[in-house]
Amino acid sequence: MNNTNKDDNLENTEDFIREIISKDLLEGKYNQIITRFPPEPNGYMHIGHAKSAFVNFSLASENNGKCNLRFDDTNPSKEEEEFIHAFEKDLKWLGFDYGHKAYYSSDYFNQLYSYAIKLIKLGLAYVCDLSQDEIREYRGTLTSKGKNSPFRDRAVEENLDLFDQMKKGRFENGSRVLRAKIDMSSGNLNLRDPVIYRIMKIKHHRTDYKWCIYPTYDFAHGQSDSLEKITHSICTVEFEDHRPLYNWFIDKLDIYPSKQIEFARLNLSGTVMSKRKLSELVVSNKVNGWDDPRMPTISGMRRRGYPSEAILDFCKRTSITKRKNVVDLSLLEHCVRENLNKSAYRVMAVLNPIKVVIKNYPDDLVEEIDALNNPEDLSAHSRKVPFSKEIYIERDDFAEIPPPKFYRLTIGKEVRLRYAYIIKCVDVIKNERGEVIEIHCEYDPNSRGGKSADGRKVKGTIHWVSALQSSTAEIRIYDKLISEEVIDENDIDNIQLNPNSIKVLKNCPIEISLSKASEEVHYQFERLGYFILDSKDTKLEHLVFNRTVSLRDSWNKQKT
RNA sequence: UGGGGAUUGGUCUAGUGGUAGGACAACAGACUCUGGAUCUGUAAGCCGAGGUUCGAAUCCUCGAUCCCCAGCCA
Repeated sequence: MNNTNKDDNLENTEDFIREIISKDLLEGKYNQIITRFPPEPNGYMHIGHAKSAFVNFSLASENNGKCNLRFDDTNPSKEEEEFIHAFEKDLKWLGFDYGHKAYYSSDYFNQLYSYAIKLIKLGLAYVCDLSQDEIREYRGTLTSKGKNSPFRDRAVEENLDLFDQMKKGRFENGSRVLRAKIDMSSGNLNLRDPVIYRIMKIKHHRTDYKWCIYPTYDFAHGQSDSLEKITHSICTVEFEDHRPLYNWFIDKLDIYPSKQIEFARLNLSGTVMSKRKLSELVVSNKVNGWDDPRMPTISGMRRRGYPSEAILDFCKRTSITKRKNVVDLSLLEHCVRENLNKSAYRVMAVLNPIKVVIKNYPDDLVEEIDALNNPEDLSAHSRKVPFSKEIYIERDDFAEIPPPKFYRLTIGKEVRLRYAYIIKCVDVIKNERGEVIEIHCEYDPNSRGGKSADGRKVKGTIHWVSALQSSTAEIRIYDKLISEEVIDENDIDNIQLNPNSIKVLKNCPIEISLSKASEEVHYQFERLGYFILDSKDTKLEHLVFNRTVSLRDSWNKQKT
């Protein structure tokens, strides 16, 4: 294959799951494939879910199949409606079409119950009176076999009666369970008579108080797939050794055989993907809610300013394999920058201002300077930016003693004010501590628009905001949430948060046009990065911008 | 002598017996009214040891390392 297009590699290779599906389709095993995206509604959707959703929805759409959204709500003690709505909102925002309705495992509680009865009648399930601790002891360990429960050989009639009483709420929580009768000596712990129903007398968000018993995930998931005629059930590798159990249920119950295929979950550097940890961050107020812009949640990323197309692009680029992986955050940021570079409106704002006075500029003159809204997209036209005698520039853009290769403002040297004039620094004012507090310059009146009349080259161009004809905003700068390079998710309690994950800058000068900024629009603050209005904390009189991602900065790198 | 999975540059990934390729990151340069974008180039890899073969990342054998499983979580 001649690689003329650099993306050929991405477009033309089939991952192992697509290979399996292509083969199945070729052999005529299915008329149509059906996949499913099965989140548990016990937290907000994060980028790992997005990857999984992307895999399932694109597998379906590529093959003219369909993909069901199904909430795995078999444990009412952990699940909430708030999370369901959040998932639906995020899914829609990402552009995944799950049809007009969502499915729920709880819709199958009746069916699941009759499956349990069927197993009991087949002599393949029994009510066990062992305590939780005893069940654990009887189960054995990773290296030693388990032993049979003393209740394993109860008569079918007795099991039926006991299970019925469990259902009717005659027993206390945890006093009895229903177990599948498989093999206590199996090397696979999932096959050592797994619990399939437990007593839980609590309210379920959809079935209310109807049930006193709830199926375990293992007894619900595979059968739910089967009931929906899911052809390919894609899940993560930690469920690999549950597959024999699901296949046992399919076999004994004689139901539709969905095929489970496992792939490795996505991990991202600089953050955690564990639902437990994310939830802990929220509950302990270490972050400001699930949609905190530092969170790897979809709502957090949306608020941070990550476009949905960039997130989808990222999901596509990370591909599907079974290897353990930690994808570098820089890949996600690359996708975000690539997308925003084409679409973001350019404006000027100053994060750390220092005043510049242009001595030879008329005192009361205010000129309207033409500035391009997007050099990458000329159809975005241009706007007027007011220019006057006093302006703010970035403190970093001036140096009294310039380091080597410093293209910016320094005493006696020229620099260009973007779209405006060429200025030369003639003097500085210092405070009593010797710090520069004001810069005095002269401008070249013949350089309006930024071009010198005599053709002399000016290497540096810096951004600026007119001191009076401007507005201010609070600007929030984010960094990775987790500072440790090596994250041991098992040692979840010792993960260190990055103390600099958020930095708040107040009263930043912003160009006047931004006082009418829209929440829908992505902006590039020239030379600084991409920003978006914070959707929660912005008030009419108090604008708050989130930095989505910085621009690549080869100067900053050079210095450090 | 528990079971299951995995191992290709720093990171992610392609490869299916015939020149190890791509992306991100890094580095160097060109260009530039954003030290942005764009373009060009550089460095960097098959877990190890044997074997089969004209030829092995790929097949075989043995070994190493890492991950998952002992919830009435999912």
